[in-house]
Amino acid sequence: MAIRTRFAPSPTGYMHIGNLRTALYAYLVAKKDPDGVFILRIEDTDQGRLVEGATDIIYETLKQCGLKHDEGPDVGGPVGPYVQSDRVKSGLYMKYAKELIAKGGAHYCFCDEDMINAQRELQEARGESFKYDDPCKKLSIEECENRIANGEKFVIRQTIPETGTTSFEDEVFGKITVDNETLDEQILIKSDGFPTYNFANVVDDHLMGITDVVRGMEYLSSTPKYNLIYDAFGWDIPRYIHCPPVMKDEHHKLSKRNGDASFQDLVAKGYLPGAILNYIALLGWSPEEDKEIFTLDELVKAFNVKHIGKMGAIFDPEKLKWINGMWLRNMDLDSYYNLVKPYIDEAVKGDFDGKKIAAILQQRAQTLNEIPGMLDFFDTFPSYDNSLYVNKKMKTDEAVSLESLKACYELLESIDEADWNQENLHTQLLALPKKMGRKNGQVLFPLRLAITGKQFTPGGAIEIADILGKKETLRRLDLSIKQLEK
RNA sequence: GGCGAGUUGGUGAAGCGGCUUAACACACCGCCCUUUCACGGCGGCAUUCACGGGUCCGAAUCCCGUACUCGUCACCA
Repeated sequence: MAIRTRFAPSPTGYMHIGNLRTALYAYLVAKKDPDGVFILRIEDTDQGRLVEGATDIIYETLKQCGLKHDEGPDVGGPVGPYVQSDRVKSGLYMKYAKELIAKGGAHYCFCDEDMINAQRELQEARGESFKYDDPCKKLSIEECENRIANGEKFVIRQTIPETGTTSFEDEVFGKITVDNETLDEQILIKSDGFPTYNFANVVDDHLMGITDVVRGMEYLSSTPKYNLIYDAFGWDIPRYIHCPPVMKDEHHKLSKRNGDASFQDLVAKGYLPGAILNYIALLGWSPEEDKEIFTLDELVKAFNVKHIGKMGAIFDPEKLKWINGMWLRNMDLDSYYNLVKPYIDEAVKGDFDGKKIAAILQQRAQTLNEIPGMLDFFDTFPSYDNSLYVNKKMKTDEAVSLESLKACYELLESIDEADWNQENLHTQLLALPKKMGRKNGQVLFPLRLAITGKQFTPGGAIEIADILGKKETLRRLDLSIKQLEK
């Protein structure tokens, strides 16, 4: 049987990293099977938490990431509708809830909240954990139906066996067993007629033929309750893959409330969707081969549920940066230029060859957003301090630098505008230190500084002189020599 | 508090009873290369796997206990 997985977010705002990783894993589990199907289902049964536009963010994010769903609200499919509120309209959950009542897996409850809260406070005051002992369990179905016919408000609760244990096998955590008496009789259908997540989820997963349930491990403790529902219906229990959380630090999950980065924040900060996906795949999962840079397709091939870890993984922006840098460097120059052109244009208004700038940038920039700041010296020649010429490693000081710069000026001035290209500059400039009896660094390091005014630049003196052009290079060089002579 | 789960360097992690004097990667620190930074190359960075017992010829790996962390106990998902 082909594997079917689903990503079932509730549209409550932005897509956070932990969620996205769950979607990724669900996708990978499905696509590992050539016939596997990845489904998007929107869980909007909590009408109070709906956020405008949230579903669009979900579609957009999945699209940017290449996590293409085979079935979903926007693309349709054989087991729709794919939005839970649409499913509610068909009366489907109520129908199944009644069936469950008939099978003994659930019961009507007419208790009001005050009563329940009173009981809760009592139990908590006694230091016990709260477990609602529902008097309505004793009511006969006929009596319940009469009361409902009379317009009484009701909910439907799950009926849990008082004794025994329930176990299940999780692909990540192994076998888990709990005593039934610790399970509470959760509400399945709310008084507004909507199903709770707990119920809708089970019914939908079954109706949609989900074979592998991939979700966060916060559901680990409620899974036995879901299994009791599957059993009461006589349905097959899916395979479970509970994923540990993505953490901000040792104690806190990444969360929207703390203002932690969402997928779109990261994209806005200059990270590539593919690199983000690559990185989060590695948070909680490790490949068998000794490799860390993966495209989505490569992840599909390499992915293996057995290598999902059990511990929450701390999100490390540094490593993301490194991976993003690797992605950037792995691009061919044309695509790279295409990608970074807007960032170059933002910083460089002057008439310089953007593609040459891209070429020197590619080996250095790790994120797109740091690009403009790296290029500011092209348009405006910054003021800088002569002390920068003193560099122990390069064996330079102000005197050596001045001598070098003068020699450079003389040489560069003699080069014809038509011969001003990187190759020629390279041959000519590299001959200079030899002639002067200096090390390359003693000549080229001051030169780079003299024409950029910056300690660090993308690219060396030759590449930058080439891009700046003869006129501008000589102008800056002249200014720097004068500054040094003072 | 009950129940469930987890605990290998600053971080992600490999490891599944002997091949581990604990891979690999990020970060960090040296060195080399080099026209700077970066890239690339080389080396350093856990005598030790939360702690305490036990099993075993042998344990990070199995068992028990303790500690700590997380999750859950909603008409939220």
